[in-house]
Amino acid sequence: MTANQNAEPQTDRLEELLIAAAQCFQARGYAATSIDAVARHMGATKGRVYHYFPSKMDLFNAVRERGMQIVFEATEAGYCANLAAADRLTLMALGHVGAMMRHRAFMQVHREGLQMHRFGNATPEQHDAMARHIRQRDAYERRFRDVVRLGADNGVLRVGEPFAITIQSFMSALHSPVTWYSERADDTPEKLEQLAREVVRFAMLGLGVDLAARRWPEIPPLTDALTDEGTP
Amino acid sequence: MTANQNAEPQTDRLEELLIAAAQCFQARGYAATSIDAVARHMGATKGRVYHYFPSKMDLFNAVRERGMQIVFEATEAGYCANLAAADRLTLMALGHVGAMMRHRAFMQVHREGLQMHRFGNATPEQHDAMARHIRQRDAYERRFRDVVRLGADNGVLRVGEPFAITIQSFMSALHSPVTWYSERADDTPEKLEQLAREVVRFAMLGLGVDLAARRWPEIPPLTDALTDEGTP
DNA sequence: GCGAACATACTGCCGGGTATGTTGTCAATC
DNA sequence: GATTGACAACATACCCGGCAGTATGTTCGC
Repeated sequence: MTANQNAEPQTDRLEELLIAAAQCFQARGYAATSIDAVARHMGATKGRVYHYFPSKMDLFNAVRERGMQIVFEATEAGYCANLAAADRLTLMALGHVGAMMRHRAFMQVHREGLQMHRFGNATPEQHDAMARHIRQRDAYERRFRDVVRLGADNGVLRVGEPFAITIQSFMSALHSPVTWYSERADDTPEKLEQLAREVVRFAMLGLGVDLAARRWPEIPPLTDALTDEGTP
Repeated sequence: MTANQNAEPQTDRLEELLIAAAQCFQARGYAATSIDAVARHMGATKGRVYHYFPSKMDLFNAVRERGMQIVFEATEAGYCANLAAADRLTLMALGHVGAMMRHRAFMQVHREGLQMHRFGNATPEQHDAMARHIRQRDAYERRFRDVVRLGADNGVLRVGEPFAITIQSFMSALHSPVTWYSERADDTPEKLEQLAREVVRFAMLGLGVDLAARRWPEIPPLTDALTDEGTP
């Protein structure tokens, strides 16, 4: 009966596992989530989880990495757009906030993962998995940082004295949906977009850009030249 | 030897316990923190912890409640100040951010506590301890909400369409120091104040108030009348 | 000599990890 | 085209360490 549930490519099982893990980790946090709980959430047992991942931490890292991938992809178009700095930043922010709302489980895990490097990570392999992740996070934030810096140099964006603090505050505002957003039955795509726009409006106004009195940018069609230049 | 370490009022032992617990909970999170770890952090053993608190959750709740108390006190002066809405809000924000930086351990625990009501809290007593805490959190945010609303009605503050989202974004920006701030050896009170001011400047600008082009408010001396009116 | 303020010793369970069984599938061989 | 065996994709059973909670000392001050 369970056999030959055909038309399920093998990658989907791993995907299903990642989603289940993300939801469990999000609901209770890493430490409080048992492997059995993740398995039960899929209607399976431990065996299935340990068939794909050698340890709980590896599973967590996979979820975390997926989260990183999601935000990178969500902001890629804005970052690479051939527009003014403020418009690029707006598009990046919209992409980021959209990802926070659409992939909330992954995003919350992603966030917990970053907070996790407090005290000693035992094995060296886990330690440099963490280090790799930190570097990716830095690279991600640097994208925002660079665009903001560009806009500030052009006099379009206003930043404060410890520049890093301005960025942190900005990013924190963009992260906020992971805290309060929860999908309801009545959320249409339009409603969801309105929420995202309000978050972005606030954050951009914090940088001195008044989107209410300005046309919201749209993602320009990418030329072939831009398509090939991703992140090499 | 350990006996008669005189001049230690008994309340200080509990205080010391709360601080140790806050630091441990902050470093590893609730689930990953063992009672033994908290005790070791004080150079004591489990017996001492369980002498003051019947369970781990009760200890956590005490830390959480203390965190709530801290933010309430930190924003009290601004909230009760006899000033315009924008100035009151600025003072509240400064107080809030200051608390985030000076009592980071308590604040992070406080935040984890709020996120914790995801799935079932077993005992009914714990459930309504949680409910009480949620109500306090709501009361706290309502203070900000009310002042922002007041300023918006006066046309001094600018808010967006789902008003709740504007508030959430604003609060999220004010919370951000718990993520990035960590006390260094070289942080003078002045430097710390500069950081706080930058966070508040960004957040207030998000509400349309340009503090760079405006005099920062100062806490007016409280009259006797105001002193008595706290939160009855 | 009684109780507060702890420390020490012990129990029971939960959960990460492992070792081993079971089932379906596919490929090669006859 | 039936047989076999090898392997993927799990499930089951078990082991054991860590930790919440408890029960029982121990010491000091009054």
